[in-house]
Amino acid sequence: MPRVMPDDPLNELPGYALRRAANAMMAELTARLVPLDLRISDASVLMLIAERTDMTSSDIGKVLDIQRANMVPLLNRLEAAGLIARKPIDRKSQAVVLTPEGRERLADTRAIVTCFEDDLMARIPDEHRPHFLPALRALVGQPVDP
Amino acid sequence: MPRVMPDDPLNELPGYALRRAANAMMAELTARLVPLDLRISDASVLMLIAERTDMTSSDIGKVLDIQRANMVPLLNRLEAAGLIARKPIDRKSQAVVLTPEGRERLADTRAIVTCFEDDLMARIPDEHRPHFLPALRALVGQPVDP
DNA sequence: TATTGTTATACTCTATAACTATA
DNA sequence: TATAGTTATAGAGTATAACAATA
Repeated sequence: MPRVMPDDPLNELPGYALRRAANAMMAELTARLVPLDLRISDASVLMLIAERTDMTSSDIGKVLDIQRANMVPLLNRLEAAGLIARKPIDRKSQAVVLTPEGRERLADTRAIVTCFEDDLMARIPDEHRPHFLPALRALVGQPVDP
Repeated sequence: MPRVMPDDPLNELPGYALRRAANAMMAELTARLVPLDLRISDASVLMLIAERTDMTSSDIGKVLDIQRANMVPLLNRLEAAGLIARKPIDRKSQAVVLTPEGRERLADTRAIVTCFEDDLMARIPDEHRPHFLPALRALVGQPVDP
């Protein structure tokens, strides 16, 4: 993680600054989640299934942009940790649900994430702050094609 | 029966939106650099050493936030591709310099990167655009500590 | 036919520890 | 002593192909 940033001529490039900012912030969040023994993707899944019921593994992957195949080890870890359970919807699909222990861990997760988000926004000067999320959402909204 | 796919409730979180935006944009840039047979890190190195003379491998790593150890295969690839050469500074350090072929590839790289950056900024609505780079730089400037 | 869950695999990026040769 | 370059390695994240069972 960058503690100091030497003067970098590439810093005028928004795309480069975007990458650096995201890397720095995600490293920071990753570190803050270590005490909960959760990765960022784990936390995302817990927070998502808490607000959307009857989400299957495929559903979660579509929303969070995680490949179906990569959901398997992720959910297996959360299940092994006792945080989620699989509840059959039909003979093909399973809903991913929080266990009581998962709900407790979610509360801690939310506290950490909220604090992280607040700290992140606090680092942005007042006049730029309200424009940050709208700008990011404009980027994710549609792909940039040549 | 198809279940409905709700919007992502995590999109209200700036940190999450930052991660999604960076992932999407970096995937886009990666794809655009494929014709040049360069990765984003490769392009960054070429652009950096073009503006800073006598950069050692360690210097480049410090500026671009790449571990010393990870610079080795990166520079080896660029050298094998004939784009850079190593020029001894003393018996311990080597400057990384562009070859003539490297300078040609750099020109193509700059064209692609400039187009990419323009397209990226164009996706952001006018009223938010001037705030984007300053916000990002505020995030990279100092670490967010609890 | 299309989708779900899964296995296997591979490639990239990143992080750390340790070694050597030299400053 | 500290730094430059390197080797080896391991952990993540990500991507694709393929398969069986079911919708």
